[in-house]
Amino acid sequence: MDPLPPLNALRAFEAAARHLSITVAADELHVTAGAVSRQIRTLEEGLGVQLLHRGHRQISLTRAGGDYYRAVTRSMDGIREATLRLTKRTKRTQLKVRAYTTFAMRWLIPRLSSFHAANPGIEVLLTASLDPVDFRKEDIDGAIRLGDGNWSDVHAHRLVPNVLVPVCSPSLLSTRNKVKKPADLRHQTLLHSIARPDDWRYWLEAAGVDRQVDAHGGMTYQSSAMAYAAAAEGQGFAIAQHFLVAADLQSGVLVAPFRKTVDMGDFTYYLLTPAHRKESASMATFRKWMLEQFPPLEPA
DNA sequence: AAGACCTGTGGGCCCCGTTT
DNA sequence: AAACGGGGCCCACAGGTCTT
Repeated sequence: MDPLPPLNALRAFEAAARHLSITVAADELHVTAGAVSRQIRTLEEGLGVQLLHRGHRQISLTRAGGDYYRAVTRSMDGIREATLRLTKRTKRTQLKVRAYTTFAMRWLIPRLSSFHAANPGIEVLLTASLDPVDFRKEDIDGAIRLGDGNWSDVHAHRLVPNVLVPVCSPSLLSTRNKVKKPADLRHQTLLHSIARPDDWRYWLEAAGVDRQVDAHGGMTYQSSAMAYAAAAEGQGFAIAQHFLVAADLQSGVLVAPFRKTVDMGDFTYYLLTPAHRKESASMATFRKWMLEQFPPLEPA
């Protein structure tokens, strides 16, 4: 059988060639840059062929290195696929995540397919509940919770700005139903969620009409998702979190009749993970994916 | 322009598994 | 048990790039 080169060195070369960086490759492989550099040098000496041009602060592939890289990549992809097929059958890891019904329905579930496609070895078991999470007593790996960021015994990763905006069906803004300014809401039905009983009050105060409009009148639903659905049906005005209705605003199912919004600042959604136990690799993957979905806002 | 920073290299050393 | 060798880390260094 033909000789195989040292596979660790091959792995180092493949990563370095893919990133065109020794440092990034070393980071990916969890070794130092010196180790990667040395492995590639060893590989080159073994093969008797120069694979990389070493420039300052950068590397590039030689012609032979490029050819070798393409061939090696094909083989490594084959190994990756075979490994994935094997681990999918025998070693799927399960991640238990708790979220709120509305967050799950309107944001997480539509995006989970992209997570599963990228991470077929990780199965997300999603539950919805309003209850606070106790990682010491419950078998839960992560939870999406509302709060001000100050929890004890957990790592809290801030996810998204919590911006309140009133929404309704476009049909409610017909000419006979004169709703032009926030004070006009006093003649309208406000839709509430049990989970977020004060959102209307926050917004009405910010709009300066909390004396004219009863912040607690109207109809109450068990979840915000139900209130949004009722709003889409033309039953009244719901107070929404902007990122949860962005798609409906885009498609025109819902409209935002007023320009006034309220940013709740630190009181927003966080991904909580237990601080008392080491984070699993699958949870780290899920956490990174979640945070990637909410890129930090550009400074204004 | 100067200093800070970044990135790659290579020597010295250590750890650990294998061989003698 | 000692010698050997592979692999990795630490550290100093070189030199280009970025920032002030």
